[in-house]
Amino acid sequence: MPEQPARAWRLVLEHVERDLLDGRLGPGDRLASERELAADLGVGRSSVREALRVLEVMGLIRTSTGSGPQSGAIVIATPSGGMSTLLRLQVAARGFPLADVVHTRLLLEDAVVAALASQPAPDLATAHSVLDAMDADALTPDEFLALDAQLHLALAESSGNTVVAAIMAGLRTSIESYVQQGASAIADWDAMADVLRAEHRAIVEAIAAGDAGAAQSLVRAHITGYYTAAGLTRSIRPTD
Amino acid sequence: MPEQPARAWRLVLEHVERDLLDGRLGPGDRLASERELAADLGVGRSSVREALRVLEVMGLIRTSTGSGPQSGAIVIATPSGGMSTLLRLQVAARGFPLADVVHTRLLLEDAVVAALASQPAPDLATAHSVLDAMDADALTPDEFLALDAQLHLALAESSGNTVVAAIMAGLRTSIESYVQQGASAIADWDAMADVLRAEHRAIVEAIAAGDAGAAQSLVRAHITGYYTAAGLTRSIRPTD
DNA sequence: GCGCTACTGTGGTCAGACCACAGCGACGCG
DNA sequence: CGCGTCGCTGTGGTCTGACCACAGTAGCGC
Repeated sequence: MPEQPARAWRLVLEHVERDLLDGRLGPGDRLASERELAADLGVGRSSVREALRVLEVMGLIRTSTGSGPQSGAIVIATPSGGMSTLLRLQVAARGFPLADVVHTRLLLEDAVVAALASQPAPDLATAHSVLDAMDADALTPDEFLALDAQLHLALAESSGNTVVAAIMAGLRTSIESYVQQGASAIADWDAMADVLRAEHRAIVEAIAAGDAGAAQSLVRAHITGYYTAAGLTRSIRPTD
Repeated sequence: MPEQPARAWRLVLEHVERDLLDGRLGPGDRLASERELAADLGVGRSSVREALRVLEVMGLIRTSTGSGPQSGAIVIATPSGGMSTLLRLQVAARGFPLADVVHTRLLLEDAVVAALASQPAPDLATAHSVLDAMDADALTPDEFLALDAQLHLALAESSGNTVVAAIMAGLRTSIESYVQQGASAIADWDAMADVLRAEHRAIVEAIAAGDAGAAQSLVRAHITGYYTAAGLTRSIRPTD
């Protein structure tokens, strides 16, 4: 293995990762201070900061100023944040075609409802409360879409797979702007909202009834239907 | 918009992201130099570096020293790198339970072989070459597992979905050390390797034959079989 | 005993300096 | 005139030192 000349910030990253793997660090724990880490590892404070910045964006730590037990860098491990940033940036940089993102979302959504429908008593409480919130009349498209995202995310989380839930959240975020643009392209938004409401109810009912096949077809039609109506299936132009 | 006190590095990140979204930057393009970015945005160079570091780890840019057209920060958009780092760190920080990672991999692998089997003429060239490479006798477990990873990744890439391929690569990386540990727990490795070889061939043949159902059952059995033999299922919550 | 203040340590940022590196051009030699 | 070498320039990589805002805390004064 031809090893690179050991960039300083990577040293810090690996040090923290090893502490995590070996159990010396876990969620809720506090990292050593930047100055201390720098001294311990023999690198400059700026290098430590670069590593911590990466960890922060990846959703691994939270930093706060001041003193006391809640200050400094604390391990939090909130996966969805980092996943969202990563996917959003990759889509922006044309690393991920929009079509692949949509396709992957379809795939995961499919698996989520199937898994939920196979559970003896899936937890649909949050899903139902979001459904009710969506019945309000005065919702703007953006508000409605935010609730829509909440609903799909709630289902993913109920399925019990945190990885799938995080990826779903990330995928959703990465195409958020496109979805919102698509909403304004829909002529009769109120009618579309009603259709979406009905589809949501039908999906949740199919899950509750334990009918995985029906739930899958419904969710598939639901998503592809919206994308077609919003005209997203052909537009791959980021420049508008 | 309740805006936070505008952290400088985030300013840089958003600036680059906007350039990407608006098409002013694309794969192969060169970013402005760190000093120039700092001057343009009115921030310190260290803040610029923190933002660039994030972009680098996320797989969006590649930096090199020196001068000339190939120096500086260049947009590359290689998704798998960032995905691997993110997933590996999240697993290390207990943000992602191992069971969920394995379950998600099963899910995606399932979808990949199904998609491939449904294609009229799937591209299995790289898969076949990897299969042949795996027939060598003198392979250590680590070498064999590396080829195994290559094979599964090749299938994912052949399915045409870059997002799925990147996530698969990341999932694989994040559990790499556990898989290697498991290999040493297997008594008769040569026998296991032969079983894996046969299973791989069967999966690829099912794909070539267009039998999606068979390919799915085979790949499912293949993965769960290995994890069971490697004793990983004990530390993993039984999925489904 | 209570309240206020100053101190301490934290991350956040900036400025400046130096290094290694790679390209490119100008200079000098044959 | 041709060609090779040397130095200049601009790049990222790193370190140092210096401030700032902030939050908790200890100690001081009342």
